[in-house]
Amino acid sequence: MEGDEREARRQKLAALRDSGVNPYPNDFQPRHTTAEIKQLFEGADDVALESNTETVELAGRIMSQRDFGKASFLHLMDRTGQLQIYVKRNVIGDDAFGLFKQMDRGDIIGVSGKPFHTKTGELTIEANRLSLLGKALRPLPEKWHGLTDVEARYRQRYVDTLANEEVREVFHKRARIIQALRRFFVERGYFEAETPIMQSIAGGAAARPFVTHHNALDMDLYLRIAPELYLKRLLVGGFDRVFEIGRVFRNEGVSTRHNPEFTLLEFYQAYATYRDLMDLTEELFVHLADEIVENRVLRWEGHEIDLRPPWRRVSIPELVSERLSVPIDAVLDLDHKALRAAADRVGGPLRQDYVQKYGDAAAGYLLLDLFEAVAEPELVQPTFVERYPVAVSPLARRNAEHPNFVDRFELFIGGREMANAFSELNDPEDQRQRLEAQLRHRDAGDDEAHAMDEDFLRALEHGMPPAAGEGIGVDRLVMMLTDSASIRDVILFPHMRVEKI
RNA sequence: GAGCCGUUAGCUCAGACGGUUAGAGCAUCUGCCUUUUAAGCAGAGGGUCCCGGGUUCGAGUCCCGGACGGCUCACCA
Repeated sequence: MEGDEREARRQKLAALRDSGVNPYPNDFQPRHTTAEIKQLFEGADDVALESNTETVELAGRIMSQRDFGKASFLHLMDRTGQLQIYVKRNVIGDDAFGLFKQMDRGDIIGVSGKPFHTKTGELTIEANRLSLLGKALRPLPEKWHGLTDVEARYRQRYVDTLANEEVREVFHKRARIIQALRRFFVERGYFEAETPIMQSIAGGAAARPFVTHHNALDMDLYLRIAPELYLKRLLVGGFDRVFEIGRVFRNEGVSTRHNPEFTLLEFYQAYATYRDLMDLTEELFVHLADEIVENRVLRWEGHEIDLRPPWRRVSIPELVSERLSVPIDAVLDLDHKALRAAADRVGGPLRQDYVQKYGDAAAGYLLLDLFEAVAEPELVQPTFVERYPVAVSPLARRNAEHPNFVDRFELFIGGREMANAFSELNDPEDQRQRLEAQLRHRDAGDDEAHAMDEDFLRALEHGMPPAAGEGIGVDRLVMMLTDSASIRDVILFPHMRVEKI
């Protein structure tokens, strides 16, 4: 048994076709958007509208309808908003009104007519011609509650964005954020690059990749987990400032903070250090807040986030030493026994055997996990966390003073990692040793350890300028700037299991 | 991957203890209605109660299994 509504609409469609009307023509060109019409006439007084002889022509979807038998009000939505249309039988004629009766909420129509104000003062177009441009066979969701079922909203985003204006606004903001990012870097002399998404070695991050296959070449390829190694090749190649905004893919779990494919911004600047990037990052976030939210203090998930610089800068050894009462020297020496004792006090997953998994690099991994367990969730206000263990940062420059650590920071806002940056390692021999260490971790069972990339090492041997680089998760940035709780609310078509339709 | 919660008309939601024929609003259909805006009035139709088993005289409701979703955790350096 079919749904009543679809059957009724199919019958109207058939009736239209029978009477020689094409229900899906493409012969109407709107000359105005609803926003343009409002701008032209909203302030005009009734006398001026009365003497106005110009007709406007607009097109859009019928979002609501109030029917009076021989007249009808409806709201038409186009890309710029909604405008009320008034249809009167004695104006458009009996035949046209008969066709109009076959139209429904959800249909796409073209209208030409004259603006006027209703009794309640709403700018309205009195239609003198009206044509169907696309018959909808399925009904729109309820006008009052819209579409709230989250599964339906994600799977049928086209209905979500039709029915829910706030959702459209979030994605408009997302587009503006990406445009602002691009402008920010282009204005500062960065070259915008497009590097391979299909890679034969998935490097630049610690993550498991998706695998695909090239038939003609009969070779497996990976979807990239980061553009890093290609952007650094461009530093070697003479592009001193380079950035890329693009999709990366990580074969991991799905959550409110993780989508298997997400958008990453990476940028690299020669002759700069990670410290320079702290300043640049503050500048960038303030710029985005000004442009998108028009306020440097944001609401995000009930927190007030104060983006006004300077932001707090702390180091991992400091935080862990303080929270877990481990002497700072023991932390800086990566004293495995002291860190192990602290980890046992914290308990939970930290009880696992790091030595078996990471060998002599165990203390570095353990320290990072300690930091994440005790300090990360508390970092609500923007905080630069620096001084990462060298073992967990195979592509970062060693700190001159503390060679167990690298010149790296991560930015945390709202308890989430928002950015990751470091001074780049440009010593090809050190880089080779670090990647070899990663291979040992891989052999020991760490399937997220970094892969060897001989061409990348060859590039470094040509000489890479000293540089600093940073990656920013664009989806999380959009979440923050739109006060969204789930990454699925800022990705148009988030990943879902297959649905039986 | 684990725990908790959810899935009832196109949409938004009710359905005590297991008890006749599963309800409401919007939407749809019919009639009336030419300044309404959650238009109004009168009437009508619309259900694989997510799927499959089971218990029971009887299951939307209880039990088991599964699908999909949400949240939390794990994973995500």
